Amino acid sequence: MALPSGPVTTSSEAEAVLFDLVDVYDRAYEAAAAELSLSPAQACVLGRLDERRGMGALADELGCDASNVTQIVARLEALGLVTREPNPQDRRARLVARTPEGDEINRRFATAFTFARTAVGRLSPDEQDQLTALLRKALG
Amino acid sequence: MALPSGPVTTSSEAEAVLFDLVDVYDRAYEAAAAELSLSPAQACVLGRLDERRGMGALADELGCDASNVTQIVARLEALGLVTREPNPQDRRARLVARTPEGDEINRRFATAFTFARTAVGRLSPDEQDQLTALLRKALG
DNA sequence: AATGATCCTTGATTGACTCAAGTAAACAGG
DNA sequence: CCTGTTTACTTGAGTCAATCAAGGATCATT
Repeated sequence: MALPSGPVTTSSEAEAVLFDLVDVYDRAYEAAAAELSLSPAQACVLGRLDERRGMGALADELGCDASNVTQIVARLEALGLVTREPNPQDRRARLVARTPEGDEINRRFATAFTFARTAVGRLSPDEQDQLTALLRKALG
Repeated sequence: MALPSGPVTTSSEAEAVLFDLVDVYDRAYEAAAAELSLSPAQACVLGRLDERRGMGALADELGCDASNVTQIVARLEALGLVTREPNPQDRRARLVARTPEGDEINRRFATAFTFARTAVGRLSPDEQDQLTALLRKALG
């Protein structure tokens, strides 16, 4: 998403700040991906391949259609960032894994996406704990 | 974006909760839009038309290309949710405004998008202030 | 008037996303 | 074993968001 999620008129300040946070986070994520010529979706999938896994597992985790994953992985494969190996245990299934190039790009993405790190870093350890607790509570 | 923004391996718990928040927020926004058969982008634009404004102003605010706004507004217009009136002061420009139907849909969207409201509502007023202060500090 | 900037649209392209179908292999039950 | 069903994934068609390049119209300046 490039366009921001909100605001419908926010009633409280906390809501407004929440919206700001989401907006800035999303934009930073997108920008970091763009630095590596990846789409956000590609960066997302690449980041979830610390261990090799099947297409279905990815789709479940991402909460999207399997055919969507097929496409994104196909593009990552074309870029040489992942491989789709046959699964010896189940010949219907494919195991997706990052290539060394994929590892490198993923590492660089993690470096480029500084937003969360920076934001949290502006807080003292105590404040970080408070924030964690508050957000956990807010998330229900 | 339907796919989540993250996680690249999060180093701190605060970062992980931040990611969760963004993910849940984005999904809730998308779901609320979907309830009204709107795309997130359409809901976003509709929500920013409390006052009529020009296409360029929208594009600036949304941080995207003017031609992107043209498309989204065209679809909203086709749905009867906005109008594109000529600007009497400047005949190059168009003034986009919500129709009464647009107002109604926007109101319903605001009702359907409960996430931020609910999340903040789980906190006491004091906690809401703390959260606001912490997020402001984290945003820098 | 002529020039140049501004506002917006059009057209072309890419990618994400979804749904409906389809293939192939695993996995029953008889 | 077959046979029918489920599972894992791919393909194809279609929509929408997004960006870029190019163009038309209007404004603004000189």
